[in-house]
Amino acid sequence: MYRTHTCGELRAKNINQPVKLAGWVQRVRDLGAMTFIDLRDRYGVTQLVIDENTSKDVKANLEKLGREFVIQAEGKVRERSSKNKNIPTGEIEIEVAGIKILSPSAVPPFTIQEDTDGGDELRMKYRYLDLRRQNVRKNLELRAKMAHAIRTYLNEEGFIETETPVLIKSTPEGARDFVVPSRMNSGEFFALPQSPQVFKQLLMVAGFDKYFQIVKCFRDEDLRADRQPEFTQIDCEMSFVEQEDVLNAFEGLTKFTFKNVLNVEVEDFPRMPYSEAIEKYGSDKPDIRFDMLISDISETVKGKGFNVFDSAEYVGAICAKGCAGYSRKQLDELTNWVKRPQIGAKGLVYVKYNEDRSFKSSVDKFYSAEDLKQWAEKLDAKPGDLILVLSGDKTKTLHALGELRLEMAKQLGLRKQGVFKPLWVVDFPLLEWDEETERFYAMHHPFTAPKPEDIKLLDSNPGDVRANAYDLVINGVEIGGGSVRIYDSELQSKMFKVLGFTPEQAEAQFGFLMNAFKYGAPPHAGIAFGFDRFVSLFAGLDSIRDVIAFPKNNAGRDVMIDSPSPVSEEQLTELSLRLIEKKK
RNA sequence: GGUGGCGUAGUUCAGUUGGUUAGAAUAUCGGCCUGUCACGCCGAGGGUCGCGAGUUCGAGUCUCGUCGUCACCGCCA
Repeated sequence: MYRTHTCGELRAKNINQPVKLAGWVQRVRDLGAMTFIDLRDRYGVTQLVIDENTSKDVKANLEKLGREFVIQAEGKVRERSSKNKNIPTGEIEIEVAGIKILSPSAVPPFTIQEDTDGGDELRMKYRYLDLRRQNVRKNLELRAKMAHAIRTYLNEEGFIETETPVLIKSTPEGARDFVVPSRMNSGEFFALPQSPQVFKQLLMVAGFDKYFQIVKCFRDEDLRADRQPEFTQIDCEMSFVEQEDVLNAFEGLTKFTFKNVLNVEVEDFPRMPYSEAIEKYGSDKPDIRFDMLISDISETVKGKGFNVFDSAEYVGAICAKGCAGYSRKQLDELTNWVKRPQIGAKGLVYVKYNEDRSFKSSVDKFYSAEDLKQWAEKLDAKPGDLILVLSGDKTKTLHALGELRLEMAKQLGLRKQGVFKPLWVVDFPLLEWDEETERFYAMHHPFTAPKPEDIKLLDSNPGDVRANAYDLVINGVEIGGGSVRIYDSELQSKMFKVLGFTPEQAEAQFGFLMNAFKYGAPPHAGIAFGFDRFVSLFAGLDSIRDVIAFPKNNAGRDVMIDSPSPVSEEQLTELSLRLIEKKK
């Protein structure tokens, strides 16, 4: 037996017990005649003491010890003469009778402690060392705890956990596929699933009724802090349900997870139509921890001779509470901030509603105090507030206002950690027009059902058709999304037609699904949560990398194992592949 | 595909208008130290300033290219 206890469990009640511990050397404090060693494992740190009473053999071993050596120590638990109140094992220490080096360690490239000196790049390369750090491991423990809670809930609700294939078929819709060549079928390829979408629908046709899976999905697109090429979804599908049934089931799951893992009670989730989210928050994933809603003030501001507003399609504003005291410099910085290419506003108009009820704006030349008072009323601004106005193309301006709203909230400390405000965004548009290819694309995916009352618009105004599609948004993060599916092969054919598929193309790509629908498909609907984002939200982190044991970097590389990497000529030949030089 | 930040000791960083031998902290190694727990004190070693080209009498510093990395835009049903 390597150990009788872990390094985190011994307490005063264990005093005088003989124990055996194993772990990593966190630090050696050599005081001359006596030496302290902090021994660390997953569970904590326990102090070992070597002093005048310790045998010579042990002392000889001591000289070889360095940080991160794996050792085994035998001895007796004793009370410390000077206790450490900062750690759970701080009342006791181990009077060492024997030390065995199980495995020596090279000097680690960074210190294994909470406030490590290692940068991101280095820690990623030595991820197995970074994972020894308590704060990193803690994130993965949270992840495991959440997965467990989710499985518990869904099992109790009668969902069947079912695995679906990873080697599937490439389809033209949606994200780029990761592609896998087939040796046995020369010249043909599998694709890795972007999600198990069609399989879960086939499981519904198979009568599984309630399916779920915590499953890896793959998308070959450029990455972000919250996007990895392989990521994990909590994937679900249900039969004989309407949208409300799915929302209620997964609102329940979300509340259960909050309660079980964080012991947080969240209120019932409001439902907000997509159109309202865009108009009031400038985003399809609004952060509703705070208000600062966007107001359309186009009608209020036009016709006073200010050409910028008069010629704009849309003029919108937000009201930043208590910011009337912003300095010229701060306002200039905000102006530059909205003019950055990523935001893309042309400029920023401000109105200070001063404490003495007077107004000071960047457009005083065009608007009287009476005019500005009207703006203030429209925005429900009070003395001391600052009104920020953007104008231009409606879609772009709303987006910019949405970003400005988040930035102001950040400056004002309104995006509070530990406060969770989930909501359902519903009634998404079914289709999205793409300027480049001049065709409609499914906003969610091609199996999403239109709202029954909007089906008649499919031919005349496809862009106005709303879908029975929904997103779960928490604190401005899209946690999950799903839809009611089409289960009628005729409506499905119609969808493919609107999306520009010929019947032959539709048959080749999705024939198996439409075929399946011919044999009695139940009405069904589903949803998928981005598990990595869900965990990072719980952990209070912006990057999902910190909740993944072995993540990829910004460029989609694993810097630890150095992948992707070239393969041999032999492998290529076996797969009937030849490489072509990439043009510079 | 695009925009921007960063790249200097094992590590995290500083390095002035371009100017003598590139610094600090920490880590490492050696010495001293009987109650430390970020131990303390003394000392030592440690640098292709990412790489390449250019400007200059002179480049860590300026310019261009390139590689790496991070953030964002496009993209991600």
